[in-house]
Amino acid sequence: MARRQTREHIIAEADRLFYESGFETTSFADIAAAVAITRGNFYYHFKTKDEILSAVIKKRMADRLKMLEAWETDRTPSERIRAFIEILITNQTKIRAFGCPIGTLATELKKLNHAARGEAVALFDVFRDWLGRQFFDLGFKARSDDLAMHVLMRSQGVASLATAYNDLKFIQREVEDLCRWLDAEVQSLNGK
Amino acid sequence: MARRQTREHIIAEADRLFYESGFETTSFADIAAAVAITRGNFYYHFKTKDEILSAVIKKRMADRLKMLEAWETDRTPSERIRAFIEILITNQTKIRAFGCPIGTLATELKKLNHAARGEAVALFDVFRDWLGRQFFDLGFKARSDDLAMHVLMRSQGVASLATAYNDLKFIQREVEDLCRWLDAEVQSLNGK
DNA sequence: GTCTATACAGCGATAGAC
DNA sequence: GTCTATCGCTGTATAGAC
Repeated sequence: MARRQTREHIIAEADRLFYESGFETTSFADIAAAVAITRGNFYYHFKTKDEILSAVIKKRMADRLKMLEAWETDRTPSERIRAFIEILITNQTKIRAFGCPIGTLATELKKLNHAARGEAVALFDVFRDWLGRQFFDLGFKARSDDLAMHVLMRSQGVASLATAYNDLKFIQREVEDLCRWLDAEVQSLNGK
Repeated sequence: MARRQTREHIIAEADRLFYESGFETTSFADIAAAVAITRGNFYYHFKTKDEILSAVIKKRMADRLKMLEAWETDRTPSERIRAFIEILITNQTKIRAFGCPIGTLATELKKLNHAARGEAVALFDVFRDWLGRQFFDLGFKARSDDLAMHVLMRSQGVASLATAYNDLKFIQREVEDLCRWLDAEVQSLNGK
């Protein structure tokens, strides 16, 4: 297989395994088995485990930016925020099983005191900045970052409890509640 | 040292290390070093790592129940809920460094597919049931569990982002917002 | 670019002396 | 009740054949 393909295959499987089992738990052998190559070959592509981690974080960042970019056309800012909230529904099966890929990684790296913990937070920033821009465009000039953090906070909270209780109805209820909150905020802004 | 004392010392140090570094990362050697005993002696008290985990979860459960019981005297239900919300302020230093002890453990055990993952969720149930009882006593008969889950969800979300961003102002802002939400809910109930 | 072989540290766990 | 010694396994990582 070509160098590029094998490398991307490794990153994709590592991404999945880090999400489903955690970064520390996942061994080189696990990833090599998933890619169906030997451990020896593995080291041709990545010298250390931290190198794979960095590559996985970079891939996650690129994936999210691509998703957000796809929402830029034919959508109003509040429709975009709603699309973000509804990720909780779209990805509910995986979230109930493994939580939020970004939140759980950031927490794990923080506890490990891992050098890449800052890169994991940069993943949060992708959504924080994007959400902040949507709120800004809606007219919440001064409060745009606070509101972005609030939406991010609630999606993290829903993911956390959805994982613990594996409860779809809970997710649906909280998504509806968050959308109602959004409508009320927008209305109270325009009512002024 | 007496058997009982050493055992409780081990549980206390394991509790701290599991919280600060995670369950999997913490080795027998780490705990033994913290307690200042040898690994060999360690096994006199606990035969397997899962035994320590169970003991730690039991201790956490007892600690939380004791805290909630102390709030039972001289407090109205809404004052009790407020006391729960303000844990985020009281424990802000540790939460910013390591997240919520219950949420992060539940998430980790779920990813490890660990046999004790259900016991970790039982820790959530302590707060869920207790919050539900407070809301029920306030008069939210049918919605009491939903509201308990909502408060739990938001405290999880705040803890998650507070850990990522190490941001005290964010915690204070969201605690105030959650208290305002509580007041509004109580008022709209009594207004009916 | 992929493989085998191997080094070495640390893990959970056990046996037995004191 | 605490210790030393040791086992078997798995982890990351390296060297070198093909």
